[in-house]
Amino acid sequence: MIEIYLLEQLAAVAERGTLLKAAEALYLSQPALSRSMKKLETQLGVSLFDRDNSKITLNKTGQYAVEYARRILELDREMCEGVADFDRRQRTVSVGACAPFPLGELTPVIQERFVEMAVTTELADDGKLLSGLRNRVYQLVILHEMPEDKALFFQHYLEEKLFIVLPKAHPLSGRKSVSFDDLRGYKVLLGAAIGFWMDVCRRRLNAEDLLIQNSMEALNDLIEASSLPHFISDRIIERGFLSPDRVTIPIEDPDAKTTYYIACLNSEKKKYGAVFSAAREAVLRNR
Amino acid sequence: MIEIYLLEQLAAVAERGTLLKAAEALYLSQPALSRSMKKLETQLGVSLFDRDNSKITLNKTGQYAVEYARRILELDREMCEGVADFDRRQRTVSVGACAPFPLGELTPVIQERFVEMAVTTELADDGKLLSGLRNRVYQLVILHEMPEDKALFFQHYLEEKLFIVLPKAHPLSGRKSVSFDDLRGYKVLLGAAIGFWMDVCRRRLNAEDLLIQNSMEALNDLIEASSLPHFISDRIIERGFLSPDRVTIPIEDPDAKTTYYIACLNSEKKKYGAVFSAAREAVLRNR
DNA sequence: TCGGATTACGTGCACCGTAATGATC
DNA sequence: GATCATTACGGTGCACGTAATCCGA
Repeated sequence: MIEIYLLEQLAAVAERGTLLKAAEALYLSQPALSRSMKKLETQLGVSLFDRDNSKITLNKTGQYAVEYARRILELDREMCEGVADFDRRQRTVSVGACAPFPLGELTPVIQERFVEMAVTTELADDGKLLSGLRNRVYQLVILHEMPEDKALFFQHYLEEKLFIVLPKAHPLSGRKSVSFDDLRGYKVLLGAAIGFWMDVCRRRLNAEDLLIQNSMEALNDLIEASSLPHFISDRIIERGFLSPDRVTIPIEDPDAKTTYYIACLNSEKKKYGAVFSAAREAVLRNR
Repeated sequence: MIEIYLLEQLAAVAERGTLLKAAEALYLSQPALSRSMKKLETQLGVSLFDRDNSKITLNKTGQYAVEYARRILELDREMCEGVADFDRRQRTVSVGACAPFPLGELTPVIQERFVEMAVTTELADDGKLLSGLRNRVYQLVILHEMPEDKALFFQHYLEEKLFIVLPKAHPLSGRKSVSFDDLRGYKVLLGAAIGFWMDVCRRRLNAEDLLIQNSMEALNDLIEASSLPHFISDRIIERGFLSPDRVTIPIEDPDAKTTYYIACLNSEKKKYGAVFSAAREAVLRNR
């Protein structure tokens, strides 16, 4: 068998043209390279170079061998990275979600069950979540629609309902409830990382009225400092996030209410089943 | 970079299940293998085995690594054989022909021009010859029809004409010429290695009348010992192979006369051009 | 007690570098 | 006298083997 180091040296010689240049690149002496190339030739039982006593050049067979060498080296490199990557993936649970709230709820539940593992989380749309699940990019996903794929195991997770927070002086502040159509024409503050809610807002409101903030801090500062409306959900309200000098009004459209589902591959149901039930229990406990 | 010997050892461990068995198979001590596997793990930066203090088993990552190892080893093996094979092909000229006579003529011409190379010859039908030329199985071929492929370079080589040799007592022995139809019903001796002539005989004569001899000696012995008809060609007659106590009669069908062409790839015209003209010259000189 | 893995230690070979030589421009 | 390959010789790292230890059936 031909060892990798010989192939590396061959590839270097092929790339640099001379033993000297290749030796420099490999931090090796010319004699060492010279010997290696000879060794390679004896091991393969062929001559790879035309030797002109002061110049070696790859012959046809040599060029052919270099192609193999490159392929083997590439595969070897790929192995080093691939195995490390695989190992890392073995030790991480990737969770994708269509919205931040249920993701925030689920993460600690997972971390609790898989103490020794890393948990990575990501927001994405339902299409990417589903394909990611199939490609093993995600092990668990949170969707806002029931998946129809028979290869997936899923479970109802929780509901979330959207409210609008208005200053008391706002024209709509007296209403028992409002619709997205009522809100049209009013500027509204919202964060960028709100998952599929962004699609709802874009669909139901005017694009130019959406004051999207990339950072959570900027958003909170603006909410504090301005009298602009912003959204909030029942789940956040339950946590006690209510400002006393504003009114919080439910949004009546069906769009403003959603149901989340947790899903994983059927084949991994056994592994993540405990997470599913623990997640449900956590929801009930936190009420 | 991971060296091949480590991958070989990994593959052996994967195959045999224990270090001990693998070590025996590799003619190596267990400690050596134990160290190698540890080394592999440190080099890859992952653990490949579950160590149960008295038993090691590949973990998921280990199994994944083994897949890579097998692929790399396979490629390495393939290189060893592939390069040697390529080298051999560099040093051989393969000639395919549809008939033995022109092949016998051409071979010495090639050998003369490519002294340091091996010449291998083979009989095959025109279809195989043409595909073999494209696949580099043959460098030169002798056809009995003009090739239409534009990627091929070809040249008229020589003609060959078939005669029938009959004992003087044969009913047809008085004829100036005969046709295949005249010969139908008479047994006839012929060699197996006559290329496309065999197709002609099968097409124009009855299968049960063809007494095909695999060895040239058997054929000659039978010709000597029997009074059965056999074929001969003008080219052989020119060489003086005529038996005094038999009559040699030309076969009048167009099928009994053929024209041979030498062909090679256009891209190798330069390399074999000299062979083409030398072959023609040799034909003229031998008249 | 045996099968199987690991640790400890000494050894030899294979690969390396330095120096010298050869060859070509 | 550059540039580049090869030969000769001496050094060393590292992969190996032997011996000893540990652990579980």
